[in-house]
Amino acid sequence: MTPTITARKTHEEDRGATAAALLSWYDRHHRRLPWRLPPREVRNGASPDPYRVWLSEIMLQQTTVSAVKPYFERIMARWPTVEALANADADDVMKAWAGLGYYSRARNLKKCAETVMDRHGGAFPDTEEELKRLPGIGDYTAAAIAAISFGRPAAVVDGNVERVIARLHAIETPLPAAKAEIRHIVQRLVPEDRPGDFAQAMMDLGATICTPRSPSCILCPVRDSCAARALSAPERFPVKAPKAEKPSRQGAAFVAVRPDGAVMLRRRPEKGLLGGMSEVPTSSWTARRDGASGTDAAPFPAEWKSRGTITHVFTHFALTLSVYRADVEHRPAPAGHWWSKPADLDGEALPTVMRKVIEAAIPGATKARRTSKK
DNA sequence: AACACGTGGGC
DNA sequence: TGCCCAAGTGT
Repeated sequence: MTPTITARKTHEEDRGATAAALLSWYDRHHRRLPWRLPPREVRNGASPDPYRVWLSEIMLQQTTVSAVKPYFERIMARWPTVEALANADADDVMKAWAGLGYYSRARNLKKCAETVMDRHGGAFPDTEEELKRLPGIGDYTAAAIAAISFGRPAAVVDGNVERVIARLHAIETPLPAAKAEIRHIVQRLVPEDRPGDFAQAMMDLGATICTPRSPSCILCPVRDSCAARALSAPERFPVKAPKAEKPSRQGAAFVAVRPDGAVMLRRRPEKGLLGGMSEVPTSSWTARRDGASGTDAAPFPAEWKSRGTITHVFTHFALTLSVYRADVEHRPAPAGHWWSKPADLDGEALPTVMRKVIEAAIPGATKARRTSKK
């Protein structure tokens, strides 16, 4: 037996052992989640409904499981099928998504459902390539749906998988440059028989054991083949590129209140930050030092009273808004605006930053949409 | 390739 | 408190 053959065989056995250890761990320790089918059922030939898988994967993009759960339940209950969602009112979808963040996901969700109905006869395509052509579905989501719902041996790489692989191989290349290398490693690891369970096993491992800080290596099913553990430095991986500085912006927000408590709202443009969501009138949000606060930008002349400031941190900048309130008589809303009565306010497509503004102006006006942490 | 795009929780 | 992070995608 030549050294070459010996090395190759050992290598393949290692790979198989890694996947097997992970799947065995997953059988015992998998998380039970509303959108998931238990591994045993999957092996008995059941496959999770692609609609549920797709909806959950879109919601889970950059979003925690605990935040997603209640939204997933509500949206599934209201629109149980792609067809129902395709026929939904787009604004109702935005309202249902309000508070979850990354609102382009909600816009694309609706478009994607329509495309599945119009161009795929109401059935999600079953290949990565076709899935990726749908709005809102990128590399990760296409691979996840293909693997989980259709049993395809796709390389599912999310933040969890990146961390697990970077540690397993002690990859020194910083993210995101290391992505291609990680994807290749995962592709070689995927077992033909249980690709969906394998993907979810990797993600569960990353979420519960191989965590960003203080990983529980002692409980890890693949600790013996982990290079980062051998280095006694699991937390050093993945190496990440330094992040850009976060600038500040400021502006003014105007809460007009009628005698019946109704608040004047308007719709933001479809594209860009908080696209398609609702808001109270505001000035433009500009870099600090140019005096964007003050009532110059008020929607109409009135006795605008200061209600202090709120701050809200977005992904790429921190916003400070000076909040003003004016109590006004009944009057028609300006073009493009409407009055929202207290009973309707909670149902509006208001992003969290706007709920903060309204709360500052009218304490108790908005019911917290907090998802109970669990 | 780099940046825009939300929010809330953990430490 | 402030920073990091969470099942990424579109441009």
